[in-house]
Amino acid sequence: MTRPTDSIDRIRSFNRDWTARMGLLTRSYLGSGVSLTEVRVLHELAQGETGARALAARLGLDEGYVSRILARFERNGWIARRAAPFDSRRRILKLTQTGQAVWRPLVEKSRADVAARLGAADPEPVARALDQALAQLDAGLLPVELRDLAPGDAGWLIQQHAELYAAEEGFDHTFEPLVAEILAGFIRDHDPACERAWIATQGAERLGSIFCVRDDASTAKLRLFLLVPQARGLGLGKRMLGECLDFARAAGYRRMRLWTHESHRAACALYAAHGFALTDSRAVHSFGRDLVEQTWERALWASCNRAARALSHPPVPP
Amino acid sequence: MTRPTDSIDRIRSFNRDWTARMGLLTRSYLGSGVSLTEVRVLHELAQGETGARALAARLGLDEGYVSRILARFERNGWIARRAAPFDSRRRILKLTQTGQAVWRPLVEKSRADVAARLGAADPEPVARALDQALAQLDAGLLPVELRDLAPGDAGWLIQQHAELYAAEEGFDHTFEPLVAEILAGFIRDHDPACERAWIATQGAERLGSIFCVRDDASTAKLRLFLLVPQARGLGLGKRMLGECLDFARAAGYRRMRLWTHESHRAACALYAAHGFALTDSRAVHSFGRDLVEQTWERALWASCNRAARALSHPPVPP
DNA sequence: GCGAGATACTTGACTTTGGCAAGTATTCTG
DNA sequence: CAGAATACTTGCCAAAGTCAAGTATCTCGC
Repeated sequence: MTRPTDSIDRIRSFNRDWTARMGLLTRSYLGSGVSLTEVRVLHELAQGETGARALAARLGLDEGYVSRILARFERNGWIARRAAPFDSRRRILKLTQTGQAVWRPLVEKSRADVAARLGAADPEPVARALDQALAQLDAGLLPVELRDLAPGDAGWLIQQHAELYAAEEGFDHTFEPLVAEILAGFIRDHDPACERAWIATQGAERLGSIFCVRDDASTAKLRLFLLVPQARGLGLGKRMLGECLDFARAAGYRRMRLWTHESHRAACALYAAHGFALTDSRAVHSFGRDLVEQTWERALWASCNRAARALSHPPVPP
Repeated sequence: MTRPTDSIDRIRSFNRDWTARMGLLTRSYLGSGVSLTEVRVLHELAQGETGARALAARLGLDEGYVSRILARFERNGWIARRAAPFDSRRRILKLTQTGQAVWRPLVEKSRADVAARLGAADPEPVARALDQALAQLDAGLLPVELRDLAPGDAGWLIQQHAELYAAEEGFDHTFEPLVAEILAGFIRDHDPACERAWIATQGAERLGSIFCVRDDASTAKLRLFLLVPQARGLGLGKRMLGECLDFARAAGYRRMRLWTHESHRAACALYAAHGFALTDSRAVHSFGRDLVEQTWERALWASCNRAARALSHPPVPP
């Protein structure tokens, strides 16, 4: 079966596929006489003491149904119910020794079942991918942060540049070593007083990068400005560029320069919106492609901060 | 809730969490009067024509139950059943126009529901992580391959070296640029006749690397030998080392040399098992750590291939 | 070419699951 | 302190699902 391309459909497809493979929709749980719902209730009980209402709400079950399940559990001696001292409507639920003795082998059975269903697959990468999925689910909530370079960032950046430019622009294998050397040189020799790199992250995920390096005493150079495709169009590029400009101003540069290629329409638009102007343009043959290399520049006088900000939305584009 | 560390437990935890978040355990599907099971049956029917038995088997449902569901669907005019021409026990099931008209809005409803449950999260990275999980589930079946360097490999390798050595050996930030320059130099200047690199892959996943480069006319040097932690202990290192030795022999080298650190116990054992002998050892301070750097060497005479192979399991370790 | 067994599906009888609504006892709130 | 809200229980019921036995057909070995 071919997998759909739309991400929502891929998630729906995953839901069908995964539940089937993991046997998540079977009624009787592992043939142990305990139903899936009862197992879920037991799991909640094993997490610690609760009330029936909270338990039902957490599992999305009917309170009446839960009440009956709990009555049965109590008859079996699996749980003890005692009135809450502070509120005698509530009854605090707790797994008894017997209950735990029922629960533990179920956990083991479940573990064995999952392991069996994984078959020959290594559980660790599967677990990592699933963790990643859950993390991504919450990632919308996580803040996007700009941080300094850490070990692994340079390698990630080199890989991203190589893969993105190969896919989007058809660059050949000569591009990757160039990026590698730029980064090696930066890490080894950069002057923290006037040169800096930022990695944009959301949780553990890296979203992009921007570098500010010294071109000459009064000129900063913007380099290695990259956003992964899924992080584009969210205003992150603007934020990174702003950060970089602020740093350059604070470091005492009088202007900022950057090189790019004509084909980077979105980036060029962003540069223009931030007050950069095209100062040079020449056709070259690099990385196995015919390209139009561009130089952009803008002034950085600290006193003009406000004016520069106003330029963010230039009234009349040239 | 803290997530467990064991990978099987993380998968079990994911199953609980995901089914709850996606509402996969609710009985009535999206409040549409169609049960989850009926939706699953409809999905199977929408995939194309089948028989009742195959359908029940695929969904893990009781045949009697499916029979009744299908009878109901036929009463509703959602499906048509006709006898199979080649086997009149079987009845071929097919969604009618009416059935499709029922199915399509359900798909839309499901898509909207999934989108709603994702909330603020970007569906694409979630979908990618889930795809990855399914791929990993089948990855055990995929062969491990050794291939030449491709764009992105160098960056990946630099990142892996930086992160692994930072985590396992406490190397500082000076290590990454060194690896980056080695790789940049290799890609730019290597002589394919006597130098080569391999990346071990399983599907789209990269598992490790090994490089054979020229030290002098008669000496090959082994470099950048790396296996990601989850690919260790599977005999892959041995296979890569064998490939590298074969290449070095074919390229006409008379001996192979390598540098490593004393702390790499597993790698050193592998080298010893492949006929390498320690020829030099000296204490150094590199990458922010006190290390014992080692040089290992072995002969490569082509005529001794067999003898060398026999050495793979040396009878008397020194 | 025929009978034993397998296959594809159906039917009857049943249990389990779980939702709804009305109940009781208690606590909170104005 | 009355009325609303909360925590839980109970009665009633329908839907969901299981099990076993049934019918019609096919397959395979002799």
